[in-house]
Amino acid sequence: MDYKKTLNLPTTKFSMKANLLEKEPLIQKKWEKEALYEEIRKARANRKKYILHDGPPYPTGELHIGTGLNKILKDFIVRFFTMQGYDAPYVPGWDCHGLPIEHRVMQEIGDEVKNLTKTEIRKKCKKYAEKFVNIQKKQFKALGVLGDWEQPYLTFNPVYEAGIIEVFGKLVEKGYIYRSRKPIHWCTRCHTALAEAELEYKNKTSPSVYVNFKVKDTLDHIFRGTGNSDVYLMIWTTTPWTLPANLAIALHPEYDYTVISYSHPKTNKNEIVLLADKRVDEVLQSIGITDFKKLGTVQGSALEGIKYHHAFLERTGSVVMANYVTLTDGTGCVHTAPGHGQEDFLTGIKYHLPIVSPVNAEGTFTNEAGEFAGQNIAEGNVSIMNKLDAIGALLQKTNITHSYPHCWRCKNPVIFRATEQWFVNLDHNDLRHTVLNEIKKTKWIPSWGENRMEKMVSERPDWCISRQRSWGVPIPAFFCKECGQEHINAETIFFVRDKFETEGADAWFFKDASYFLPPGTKCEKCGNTHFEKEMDIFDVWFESGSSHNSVLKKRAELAYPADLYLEGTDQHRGWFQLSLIPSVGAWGKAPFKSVLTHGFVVDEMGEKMSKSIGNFISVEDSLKEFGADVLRLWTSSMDYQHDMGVSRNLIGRCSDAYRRIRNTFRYLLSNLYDFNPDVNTIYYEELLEIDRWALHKTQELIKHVTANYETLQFHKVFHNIHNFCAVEMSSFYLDILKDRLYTFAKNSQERRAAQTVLHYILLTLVKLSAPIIVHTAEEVWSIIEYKDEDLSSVHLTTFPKCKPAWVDGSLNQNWEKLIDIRTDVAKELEKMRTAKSIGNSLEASISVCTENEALYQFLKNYENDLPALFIVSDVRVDKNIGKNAVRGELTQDIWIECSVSQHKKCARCWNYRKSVGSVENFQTVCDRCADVLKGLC
RNA sequence: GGGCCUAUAGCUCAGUUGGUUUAGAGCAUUCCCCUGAUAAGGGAAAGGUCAGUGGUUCGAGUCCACUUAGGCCCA
Repeated sequence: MDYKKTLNLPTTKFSMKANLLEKEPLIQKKWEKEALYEEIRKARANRKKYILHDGPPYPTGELHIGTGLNKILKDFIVRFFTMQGYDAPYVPGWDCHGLPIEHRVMQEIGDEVKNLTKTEIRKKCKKYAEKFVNIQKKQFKALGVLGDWEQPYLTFNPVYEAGIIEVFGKLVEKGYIYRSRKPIHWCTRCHTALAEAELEYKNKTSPSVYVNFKVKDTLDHIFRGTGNSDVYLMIWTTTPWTLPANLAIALHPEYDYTVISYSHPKTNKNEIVLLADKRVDEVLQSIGITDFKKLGTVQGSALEGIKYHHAFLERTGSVVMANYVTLTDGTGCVHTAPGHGQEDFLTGIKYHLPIVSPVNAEGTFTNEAGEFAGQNIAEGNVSIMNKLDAIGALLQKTNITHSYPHCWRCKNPVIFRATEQWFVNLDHNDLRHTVLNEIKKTKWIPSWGENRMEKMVSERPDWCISRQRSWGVPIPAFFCKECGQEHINAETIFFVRDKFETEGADAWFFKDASYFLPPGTKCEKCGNTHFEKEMDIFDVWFESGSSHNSVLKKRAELAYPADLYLEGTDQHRGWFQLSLIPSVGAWGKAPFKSVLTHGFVVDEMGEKMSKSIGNFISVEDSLKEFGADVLRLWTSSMDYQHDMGVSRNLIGRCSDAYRRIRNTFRYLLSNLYDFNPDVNTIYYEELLEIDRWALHKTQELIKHVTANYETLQFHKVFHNIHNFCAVEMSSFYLDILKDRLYTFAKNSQERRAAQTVLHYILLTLVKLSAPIIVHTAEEVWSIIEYKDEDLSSVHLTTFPKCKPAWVDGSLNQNWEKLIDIRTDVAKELEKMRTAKSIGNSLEASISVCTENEALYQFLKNYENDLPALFIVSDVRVDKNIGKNAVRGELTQDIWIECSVSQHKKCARCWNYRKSVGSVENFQTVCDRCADVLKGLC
């Protein structure tokens, strides 16, 4: 007879194959239809808030896997706090203005750009940004990220723009904003000032020249023996085009400087030059001078104030002191052009030098450059070198390859050029210290973030917030048409804010200045009433840095400051810092209570990911290949504090882990097909001990998982859940349970006890894993027939709480001992299998022997449970150690003897039992099965 | 060149304030079993100079220094 039909075999419609690519979109559609996000908001109304504020990505191009990973991490947090009962709204955002978009649009337009007005360019930029916001939004949603996708924050929304202006107004009101000529990185192709963040350092080949400047008077009073001879100061530069702006030569006050007599390699004239003593040999050698004489040495500080003639202009320069002068290259005499370098500029301020910058926005020399006017920098480089050569001031001309800043968009080398810019003064009103203080008050995860942040802020220069571009929010300043006086104050700025709030910043580009000025505005200098608008726009960082005002403060569901900002570690200098400064400047406090940073995505070899190397992975591709839940599980599996290795191969490995978890769910579901908890639940006290052990382990799981979510250690959550499924469940509890679930009478207390526990574990596990594998958890939830919470989505439920009554440490200790013995038994069974004595472990009969009285009593207590535990047909506990017994490895007081069972195999439960054949009419089954079968008749 | 960070089996992670004879899990690998979770399930085995070197210590994966490789930020 085929007894298979009499068994309670598992059955479920929860498929083994995930089919994520097909199912996930359907589940997402269901959430959208049922307005899950809104439902959660309703359910959590008036609960304590937890605000994770989204850092806005740029809507350009395809999404990098790192960007997807960032959003997934955010989603884990939002979902966990939601399931802990918090009201955790999540408003995603996009950083829609800025050079990256404008640049791409410009590329698309090509030469036509000359015929377009700013308004027309802005329209195209907006269209571009909107397009990619939609593309990216779709992908974020496809990742299963839950949020207010219907109303994200976009930095070009009028309300957002007004919020930026408001922050600026506050900063102006408090005196943090000033305008000044200052050398800044300038891209001559994009016609814009560039922030540090917009620079890329790459190798560039530049001319390398040594140039002599003649000292005005003799130096006999310093260097005895030079008499009436001319003395030259020798400088080295890689930017000859900046020589027209030379105003000083910087020496280090503490280094030694030497005068050398040599024969000029080209003119053959005898000359005397001055340079740093430690540089003499190398410099003269590279120029090709072997024959020279040292005439004397003094410390740099003795040379301060010496005047010299500019090499080719009618100008007198002077020797200045600077600590940044090094002896690693050059001559120790540093060409100083305050209009063309940051350090030069600071030296210029110190010595009250004018800021000369005879180069216009296109990179062409102005009239200030005399005979070179009209030439561009590249041409200027050549003609200046020719000129120097002609007058005998050029000693050497070679090429050098060095690291040089390039524009991050057009990839061309940038220049340093002094222009009028707007700045945030970090030192006014002690702003820097207030910011540093706020950094101290913030919780940084990992903790070294604080140190890093502090260093950056304490060392950073004033923030240049102006850009000469079209795609952004205009700086609301005015200039008197009559006298040019700048007009900027809180009153006019807030007037502009109100205009922007209703009309958007676009209006600035086609409406007259008078429209944005309160009636009756007069120039404070000349009293004139006609103004023109500033046409510079804000640095995009100022826009995203204002999100605390435009989003956190303006949206009713959010709160300021936020509980958490979460971005990659590059944002320490980026969004974190540039949100902190405006927030502290305008409102006196940090916009966040804590900041979490994650590492970067690298490839399998730990190398940086880039499109050119070919190891780039996009969100779209990985979604298509693996599905969201595998990607999410993979995201959870890594410790995000380090860099994270990504490749198809590595993500693929995670699908194995996914399958294990999925099959555990499947097994739990399939064995509950006939279980109704209202009717069939068995009380805790009446459960078998192993069932209570399983509940104990589940309590531990709840405790650990919750603690690890709370401390944002998702990789530990992953290991908790995965190990629970693989170790405690699949390979132990569930395996042992098969006999009880399949062969016992359907409604027997033993089987119902197992089901009671499985049902509880299923509900627990589906909730604990819901923040990570959002779709799979939902699918499981939809199939669970009897839920403990009558809710349409698992994402509306709350986390299970650990039940102290079910925590039983001493029971667990006993079972740990038993599990060790089980492992030893398994080793013996394996030997029998290798010897081909048995196949299925049920073919074996086991004796566990010990001379240890306490252990003997312990085992004797469990004697009836041991066959099930070992999954063998019968177990005898004995004091006498048989001659074939083998000592246990984990439990050394135990000897194990395996033998092939001498009984017959029960045709129904496959156990080898003495009772097989003993029951009348049921000759091929054991007595236990016979009873069950009788019950079925 | 500077600041910050990282380095434990092929992969993902544990490894408490330095302290137990053989550095732990899980996955992947190899071999075996099962065929009543079946494109599943079970068992066993193998796998590590704890990046390297030097130091502190009775004792170092753990503390210190340097080196190497890599990452982020800056110059």
